[in-house]
Amino acid sequence: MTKRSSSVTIRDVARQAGVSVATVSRYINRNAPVSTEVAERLSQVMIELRYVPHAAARHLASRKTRVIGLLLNNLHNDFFVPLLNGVEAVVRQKGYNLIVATYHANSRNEMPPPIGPHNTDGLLVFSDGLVDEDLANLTASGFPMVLVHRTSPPAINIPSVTVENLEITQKLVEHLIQQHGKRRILFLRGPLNQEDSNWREKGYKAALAANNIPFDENLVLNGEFERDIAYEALDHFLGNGKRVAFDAVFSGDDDAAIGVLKALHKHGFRIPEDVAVIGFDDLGFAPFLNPPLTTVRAPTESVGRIATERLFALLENHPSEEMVVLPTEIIFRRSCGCQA
Amino acid sequence: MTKRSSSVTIRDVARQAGVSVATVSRYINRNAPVSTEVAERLSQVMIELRYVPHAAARHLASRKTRVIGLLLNNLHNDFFVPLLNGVEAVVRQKGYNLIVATYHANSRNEMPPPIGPHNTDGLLVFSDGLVDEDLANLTASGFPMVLVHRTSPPAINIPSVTVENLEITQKLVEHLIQQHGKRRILFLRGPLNQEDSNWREKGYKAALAANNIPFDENLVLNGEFERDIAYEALDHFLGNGKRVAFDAVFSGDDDAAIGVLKALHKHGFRIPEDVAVIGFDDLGFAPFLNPPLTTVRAPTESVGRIATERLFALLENHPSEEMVVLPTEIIFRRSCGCQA
DNA sequence: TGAAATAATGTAAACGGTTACAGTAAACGG
DNA sequence: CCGTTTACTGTAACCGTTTACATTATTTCA
Repeated sequence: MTKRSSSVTIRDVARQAGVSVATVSRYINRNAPVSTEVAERLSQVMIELRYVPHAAARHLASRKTRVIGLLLNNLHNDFFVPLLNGVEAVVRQKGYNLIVATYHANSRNEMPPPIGPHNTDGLLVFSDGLVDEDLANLTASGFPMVLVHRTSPPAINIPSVTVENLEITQKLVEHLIQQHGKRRILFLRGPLNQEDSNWREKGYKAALAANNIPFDENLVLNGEFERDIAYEALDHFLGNGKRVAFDAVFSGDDDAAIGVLKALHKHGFRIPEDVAVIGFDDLGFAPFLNPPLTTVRAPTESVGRIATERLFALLENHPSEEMVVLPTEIIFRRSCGCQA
Repeated sequence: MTKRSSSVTIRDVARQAGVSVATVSRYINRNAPVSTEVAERLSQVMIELRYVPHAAARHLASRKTRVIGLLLNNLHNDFFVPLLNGVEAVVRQKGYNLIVATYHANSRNEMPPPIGPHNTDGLLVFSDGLVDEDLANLTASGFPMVLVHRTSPPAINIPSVTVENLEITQKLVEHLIQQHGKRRILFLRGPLNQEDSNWREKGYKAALAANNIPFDENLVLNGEFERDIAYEALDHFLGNGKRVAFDAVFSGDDDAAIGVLKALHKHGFRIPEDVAVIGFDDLGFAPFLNPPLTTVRAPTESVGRIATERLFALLENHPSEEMVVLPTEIIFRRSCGCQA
């Protein structure tokens, strides 16, 4: 009754049911036939004894953890809610567990990654904390990984799932230029070594170039795809005496857009009359911001789901497509100046 | 080189360094003195061999997983981002890992909880999937748990961390009544067996009672603290021919408030002129909704942090306060009719 | 009908660590 | 100066499973 549940072992079950531990194990894992009478008896006994297999022991013996890991830089973005949802749904359906851990490039000096082959069967890697060399080593050792919002280094082919950033960003910024006559567009870029961030920066520059607008690096701030950092950056920019003129802001992503709105409000800009604002991700709140946010709809939950499915395919030794780029679409709302 | 990294064992390290496995283990765990020369040699060898201790083996031998679990009903709410942040920060700082799993009351028939004594050292329980009896059994077996946004069943004393719901909700609803003259206030309640939800409902009713407004159950809908469900519920309510008159909506939480705004927009209501709206949580986007959302600021990240700290206190056998209720405060913005 | 396949089960050796126990050498204390 | 502590190390049992191998009884099939 008050006995520690963890102290009921497979041996107790075996003894109680009058069979060997091997038979119990086979019944549990259904990996070898067991007579129906024994099966029934075991099912009974296991309930009676409240037997739960000890995970670590299974892992050690079977070399499988039944855990997959999701490695993020941090959790400072509402973007991770749909991502987690997609991942968790698949993981649960497969009867696995999910470890969520954060680790970023700067963590590398201080400690090894918190998750890897020693405690998971495979990894979804969003984080930049695992550099190309790490990925190469892990891949060489046969460790299954899928990259998320990040693509494989050349030479090794790690499957990846991400979304289309470049073209859509160019289109979106060109919309600002061509439809709304904006020419001084502030860009809050994301983390430096994040691919989404880099593509969006390329898309931004491509739009300028295609419209003969010179790139002005004074118009680029570090938003880090984080609401608070974006706010600080823009607030500081706006409080600065030698303020550069601008007529629009591409905030990098929707979460940063909130910081952008906050800073613009504080400094008395009207949106979109004085300054147009655009985001990226189309998070749930985007349609209800003031004004409703023009942004790019990214299928983030699908990214999570598909990436996880691919990871399981790898675990089951099915080959997996190397690179999946999910389509994105622009959602026009009022913050860019449209009436929609 | 291409050798599976997992195949480097403590024995390889021991051999290479010319010591016994016991010494290596002691060095790794720093739980017994090791001579400085040996320590240096080991540190060298471990890097050279890229040795990483096999988690399952440690767990099995030490009876500690160095993993804690967070059990949620689901991940359908931006509320979980700050919560996860608080939890993850403490877990990481302690050198533990975090398993995030979902399990709810209806899951009980289909399967046992995905996390528990068999694969974690302790649990943060937000989910209602573990009923009082489960909690009692686990506690009896000495398994450390901390309840989050949920309080302990009587008789057993499980530490809990939650926020003040009742008084603040009553105050908030009374604000609607007394300052803005609202008397027909729609309430989107959360999940039936969720304590926040129940307290908020009590607070709502208390406010009505204190102001001599009869409770009308036609004004209570199920929002489930979920944006999409709240939207559907309200949309259906508004589309219904025999629509009941109302002049305000308490959406239960901020996430549901988004669904509420969506439904109200769709049906052409002006906020707050036609219908006032209030939320709960003060999620990051709340100040930038249209209109800015009057809501209750809940220290969700602190809840996560404190709950996790208490769980670690339990793991380290320090007694922990039984119940922590963090204070909340009303943030007045425009959606209730204030000009703030 | 006899050989070979299959079903059902058991025995015991891993899996890779931790730790109780034991032992040796050096330092300490009176 | 000798008994006692302390610092450091090693041996081997043990943690709770899985699984290779072995065994017996039953089918299958040419």
